[in-house]
Amino acid sequence: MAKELKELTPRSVSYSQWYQDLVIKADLAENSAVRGCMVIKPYGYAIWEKMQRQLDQMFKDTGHVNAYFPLFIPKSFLSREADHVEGFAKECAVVTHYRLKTNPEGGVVVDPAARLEEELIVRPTSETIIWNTYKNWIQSYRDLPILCNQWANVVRWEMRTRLFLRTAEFLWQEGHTAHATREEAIEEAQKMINVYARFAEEYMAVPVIKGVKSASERFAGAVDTYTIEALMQDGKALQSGTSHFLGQNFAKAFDVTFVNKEGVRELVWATSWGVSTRLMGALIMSHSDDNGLVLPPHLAPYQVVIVPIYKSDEQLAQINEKAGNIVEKLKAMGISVKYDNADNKKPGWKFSEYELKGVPVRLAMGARDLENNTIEVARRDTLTKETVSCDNIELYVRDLLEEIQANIYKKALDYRNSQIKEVNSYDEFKQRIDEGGFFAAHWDGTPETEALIKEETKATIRCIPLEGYKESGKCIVTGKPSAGRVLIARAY
RNA sequence: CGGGGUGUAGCGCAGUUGGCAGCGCGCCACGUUCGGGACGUGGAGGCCGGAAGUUCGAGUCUUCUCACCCCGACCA
Repeated sequence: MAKELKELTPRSVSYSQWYQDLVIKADLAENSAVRGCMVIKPYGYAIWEKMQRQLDQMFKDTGHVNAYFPLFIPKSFLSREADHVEGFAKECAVVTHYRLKTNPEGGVVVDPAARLEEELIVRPTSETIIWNTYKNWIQSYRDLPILCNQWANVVRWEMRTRLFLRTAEFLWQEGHTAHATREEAIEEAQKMINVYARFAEEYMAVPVIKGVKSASERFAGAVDTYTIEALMQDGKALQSGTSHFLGQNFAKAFDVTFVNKEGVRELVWATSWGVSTRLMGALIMSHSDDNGLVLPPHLAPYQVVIVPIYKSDEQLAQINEKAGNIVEKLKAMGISVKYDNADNKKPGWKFSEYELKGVPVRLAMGARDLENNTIEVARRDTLTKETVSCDNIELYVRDLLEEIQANIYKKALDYRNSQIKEVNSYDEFKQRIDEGGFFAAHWDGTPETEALIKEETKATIRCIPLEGYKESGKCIVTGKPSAGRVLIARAY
């Protein structure tokens, strides 16, 4: 009965069921009493906090500061930018009243007398409220650039939700910057997509492709949307972060101008960029297996867990002392470690549990090890075990963590690279789309062709890659000239 | 918004032609165990999603409702 207790649906049976099972069983999140909204549980939140801490540092290292803007946006703000309202109007939560009253028949009802003069929208994103604010902050070129980020929750009333991948409320950060020149704003948008790509690859161990979105996949209100696209184990793409060059669209909508060095009034240039708790989904789906979560050491809440194996209190006391020593040494090196000597669970149970939770390195110490001055080291990524000396174990573990980090990245990268397929005809593309993966193909650049591909294959142009694929050719659908290949895939 | 499903113990579920509301896990107590999810004995735990109806009698039948989940169209 041992392994069945995990009750994880194998990936081969149903990838989406596996994902759901894993999120629940690994204690990352659960569905809440509110439709489409999740509860992020402590273990899942610990991973998010690690992501946040690292990203926040990277934002600060690139000159940004944090601020906070309101949850509510006056309805009129949203309609100032035509494309923007078009993009978000269908999925907004609207606040219409500000008071309840007790119901004579029990409970409470909305007080009809307390209707708001102007409805408030729960932010689906904050461009409008922020640019309305920036108007007051900017008069001169000396006030620029403004490089603000905020960590916040936003609400998009999605019809169908999936834990972390798409929830009605989600956590994210949104950077909103204001610049004096077009060039500077474009540079900022590109800088931030590079920050995201570096974070994904170095911390999440998720390889991503940087690119530009086609017009129809672009953020509502943007001139250009830069994206990082990751590939999940089932061959579907996941947009993992976006950075937008907004041009002067929001400056126009909110009348944000500055006086330049020559004394001439100009519209301000803008960017916005964000990543969300969706990254959790990317992290989970990129590395995990049928035994549970596999976490990259750089983001694992516990990088190491130590499990004592003992038959008597006396033995436990000896192990406690020796393991305690190792814990101190690991902590001194900045490694997060959990020593689990809880006596209400057996070692086998703990092994299975930490495997499910993706702890990168597990150390086990028992009577044999006490005698031999050894310890058993098990790595989550390969599920291999070996017994090593306790001498300098902390150095061994430190190196092993880096090796695991590199290994899971390489594994994900090899897989991703194996799933990029060049296709040169629409027939070939249609035949192979069910295989999954990225298809590198020529496209004539028109929305009509893009819409046709989506209609007929449910695949979308994920991005026009920033690097590589620049040779010219002929569109696989229309045969018209194309300047370079784009990546097409089915996506989450 | 279309299609499918599920609501019974903390969780996962069973409950036959309508007749004492059950099983597994978990939980509590005690003991034996402990190198890959241990076992024994005892124990606690329920408005059967909600409302109305049929009936001597409803978890079960009828009607109405509410909620959630899954698959599609829309999206980070």
